[in-house]
Amino acid sequence: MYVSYLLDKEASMYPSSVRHSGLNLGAQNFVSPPQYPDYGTYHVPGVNLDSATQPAASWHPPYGPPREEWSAYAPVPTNGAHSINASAGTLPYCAADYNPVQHSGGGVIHALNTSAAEHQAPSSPRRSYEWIKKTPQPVITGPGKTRTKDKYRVVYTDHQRLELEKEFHYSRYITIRRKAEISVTLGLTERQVKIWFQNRRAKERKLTRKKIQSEPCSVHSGSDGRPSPQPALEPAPLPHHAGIRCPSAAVLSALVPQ
DNA sequence: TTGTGTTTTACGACCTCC
DNA sequence: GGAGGTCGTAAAACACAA
Repeated sequence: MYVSYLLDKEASMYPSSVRHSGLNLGAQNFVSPPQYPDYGTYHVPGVNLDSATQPAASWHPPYGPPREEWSAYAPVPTNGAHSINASAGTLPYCAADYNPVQHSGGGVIHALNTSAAEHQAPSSPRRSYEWIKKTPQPVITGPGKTRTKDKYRVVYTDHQRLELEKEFHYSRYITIRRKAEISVTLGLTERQVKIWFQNRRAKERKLTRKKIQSEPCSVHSGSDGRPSPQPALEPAPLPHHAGIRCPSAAVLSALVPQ
């Protein structure tokens, strides 16, 4: 389901051929949903969630279903040894090496080896091997390197974006732990992952504002005259899991559309 | 081919929290 | 003080109409 969610969503988000709207990101490219045991230990200051965990359950529309549904796209890899072509280097990977404890949320692990193959079957002949050129390299802004002089912006691969989207879909705030894992498996720096999430949240807020503007009627009345449930346009409850700082109440109040 | 608008990375400023 | 949050913005990458 989630892939279709992404494709539906990303069809507009990544409509270009570079973004491979026709890319074969089919079910076979995705793996079992991560278990995310670390997400079960969210901490909400002032609220004891130790007894009432709300990991994926806290995720509600419009952000779609939790990751459990990704299992539909998660066949077990059949070949034992994989090479994690995470764009920024090849990391040898063997299924036997995979440690579910180490990679507690490792939804990205298995799929990595598929990225190259995905991109090798471009729907658009004119970009047959563009994925090679678009291999993301960590931006090293050394001394004297300016934004205008040198290429300072890399384009993430579809696979990287998809995995980041999946992670974002699960939780809009990434834990330090998951950030470290993802940065390794996707060949990005932790800073890049962090900034990607920041930008992604900004994008979502922007879309939310757009939505609200296009739906000026704040009270949706049903046929019985009672207000119908509001679509959850406002940000989902902030996860206060360990390692994540959340904006203050003042900041949040400014974020929530009036 | 080119001009234009949109999206995507990346950063700086500023703020809050620990 | 450091880390990470938002906001605003720069600039590359891209789509698409003319």
